[in-house]
Amino acid sequence: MNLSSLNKEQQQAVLYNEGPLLIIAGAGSGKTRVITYKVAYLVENGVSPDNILAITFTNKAASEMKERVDSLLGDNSKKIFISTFHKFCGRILRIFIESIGYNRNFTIYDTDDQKKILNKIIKELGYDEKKVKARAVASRISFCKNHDISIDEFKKSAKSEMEKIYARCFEVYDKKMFENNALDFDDMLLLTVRILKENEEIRKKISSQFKYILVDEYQDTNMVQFEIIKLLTMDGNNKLTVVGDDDQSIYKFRGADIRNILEFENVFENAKIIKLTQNYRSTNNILNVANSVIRNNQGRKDKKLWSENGDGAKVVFTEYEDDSKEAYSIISEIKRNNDYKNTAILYRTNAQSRKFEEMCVSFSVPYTLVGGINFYERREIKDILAYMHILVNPSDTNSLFRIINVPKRGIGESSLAKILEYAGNNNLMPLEAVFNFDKIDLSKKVKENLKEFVELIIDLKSENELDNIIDKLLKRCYEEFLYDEYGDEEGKERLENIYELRNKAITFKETYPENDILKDLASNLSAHVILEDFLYEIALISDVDNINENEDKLTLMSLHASKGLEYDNIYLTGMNEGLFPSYQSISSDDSDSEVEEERRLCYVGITRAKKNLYLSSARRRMHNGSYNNYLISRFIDEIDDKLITKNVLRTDSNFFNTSANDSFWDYGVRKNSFKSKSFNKNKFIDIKNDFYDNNQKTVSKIDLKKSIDTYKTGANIVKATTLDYEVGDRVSHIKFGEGKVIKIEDIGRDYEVTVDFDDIGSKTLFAAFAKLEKI
DNA sequence: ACGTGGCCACTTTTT
DNA sequence: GTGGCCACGT
Repeated sequence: MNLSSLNKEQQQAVLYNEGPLLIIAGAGSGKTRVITYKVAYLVENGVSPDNILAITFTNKAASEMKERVDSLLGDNSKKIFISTFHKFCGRILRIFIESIGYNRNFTIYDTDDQKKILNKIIKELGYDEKKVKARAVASRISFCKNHDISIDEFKKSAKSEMEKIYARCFEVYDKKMFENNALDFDDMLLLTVRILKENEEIRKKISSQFKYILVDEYQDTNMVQFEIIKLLTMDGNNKLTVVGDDDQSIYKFRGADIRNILEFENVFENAKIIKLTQNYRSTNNILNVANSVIRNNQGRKDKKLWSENGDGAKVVFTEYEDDSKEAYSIISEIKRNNDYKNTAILYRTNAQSRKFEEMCVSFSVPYTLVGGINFYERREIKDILAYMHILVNPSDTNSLFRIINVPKRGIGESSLAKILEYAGNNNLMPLEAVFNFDKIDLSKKVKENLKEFVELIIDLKSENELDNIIDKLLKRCYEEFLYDEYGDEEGKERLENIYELRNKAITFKETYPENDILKDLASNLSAHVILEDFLYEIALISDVDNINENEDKLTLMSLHASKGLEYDNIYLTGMNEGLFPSYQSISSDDSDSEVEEERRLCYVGITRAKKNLYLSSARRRMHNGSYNNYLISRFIDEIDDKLITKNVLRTDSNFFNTSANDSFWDYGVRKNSFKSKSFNKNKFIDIKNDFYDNNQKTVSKIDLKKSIDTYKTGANIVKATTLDYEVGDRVSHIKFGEGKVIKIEDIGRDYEVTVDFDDIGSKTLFAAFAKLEKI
């Protein structure tokens, strides 16, 4: 294998084979390249592909790695087990979970299902739902599971009344999950540890299968994942390589423990550490900005990224008056530059995507939204999946209750109670009780409907092809239900979603069975094995998995989702105190360390950019229907002024409060921040450069087009009566540098100016936006 | 049983 | 601005 395309450190990382290896890989330092080469190198030097386990953070990263290994090795790559932690654990559980008393056909519950169950529990236990929040309980449960704290331990440590309530909910929750034969995401990891711990034979089997283990994004592993790695490598016969960057640890809220990477060398004896600091992704201007932000963090492994890519364009920061202008300006610029595929807009919270989406629609800019409402969280999709779940897991009462009355079968609370009572008295699962509807005291109509339901389930169960199950379900009742429920337009839309699911099912069927060494270890899988595997696949799909970089579309996503990705042009938006860093982090008891996590997130965002980085903030932002004021993010202040072009609003303009009552959102949340003056509506319309009028506090979806027209025709952009440059003049632009005007066209609301820039060539700009200056 | 209107809380980040 | 939940009417 030719390693000459790798630098010295990268080569060293590929070749090192003595013991545990930690590769500290800065952003863009080619770590995926190193892992891929390492895997390929191992295989070329006689390691059997099915002895290699590579763990990535997302399915997308896994399939990318598969592709790259494939291009180096060809068919040999198929046998390498490349997957996410959860998928890997899913596989193990699928085969070995019966050793700890669960059924092999378990269902994976997502956060939504989890919340539903918890709300039910809170009600059942007689607590006030307003005081005991399902969210809070869920996060406490997750915390315990991620830190390997058992219910008993939690109970003992619970001091306050609230803690005791949480503990009680936790207990009932786990019992319910067990009854449903269901696991949540955290269970998947935790139960894997349990199996490995309690069953030496199984542990040995798996650990001797995977002689080489590679873990990517190691900085975001939690304690339980760490435990899994340790259990699999404790015999000393396994070669472990982990790759990570402590500066990119951004999942503490999910239990990720940065100490896993910081203390790697203490835990794994004789560990070797190799640092990769040469960056191949970004320009030096971008890297310097990244470095100047991240150096404000304490307790990190010191390193400084550098590159040979030249300085490149200067990083630009722009402050806008409000979030609408931020979105308008950015989307119109993206439209002009017409390079959607290589451009991404990043933000701290998913709620911020909305404004950008609306602008994209208005400007006809094609976009992909990552995250937010997941495809698989849509109601119709969840319904179809619930039907599929009860086919393979009859204990899955949560899914049964979801669809027993969808479509409407006249089965309400009282009928359900009777069914449950019957089930309890006869020691049956609720689904079994439904099958015995004839023996239950129910009205004639309900019995008839249940008969139909039972026949439907039996019919679906007899069907082996994934797509046929969906087709049958649609035909027998669900399609009609969609149109009845949502009307022609929305019904069709939702039906389309189901067809998309059907397509995924077909693709899954066609690529099945994939080579899977763990499956070989299994002896007798059930008849519905494809359906089961399909459902596991779907449960573990994440948002970023759906990004398709071949489409010429602008990408909108949260900073978290952007990890591991790269784009030529990055718009890092919403750089405001209280938003980024978040209010929660600033006001937390542990503010210092939480702000450090936010700073790492900022670092991740900055280092996504290859060529151009645009940072932006807004003075006023819409929050829950009213405006709040914000200060510029501290992260902007941390950037060395020499590294960045700042376009900041005049400090005296436009700083007032439109919110009726003071909430924490009202002051830009930097400590000791000022309180803003109260808002005077009449004053509002006097302000130029604003496209709201006094009757229109917010821009609704419907009014948006009109607003933009108003905006274009004069409420905001002021078309110059004359331009102070003409064709042939030399002009300068804040971002593109100097160039020569080659064309000026009057398009009514503004002038379109074409400039041949010295550095980047010809570009057409709106005069009112470009603010060109004659030199 | 089921639809509807009004009230409320809500926004970090995700496998 | 929005979705979830409750009370009430059919």
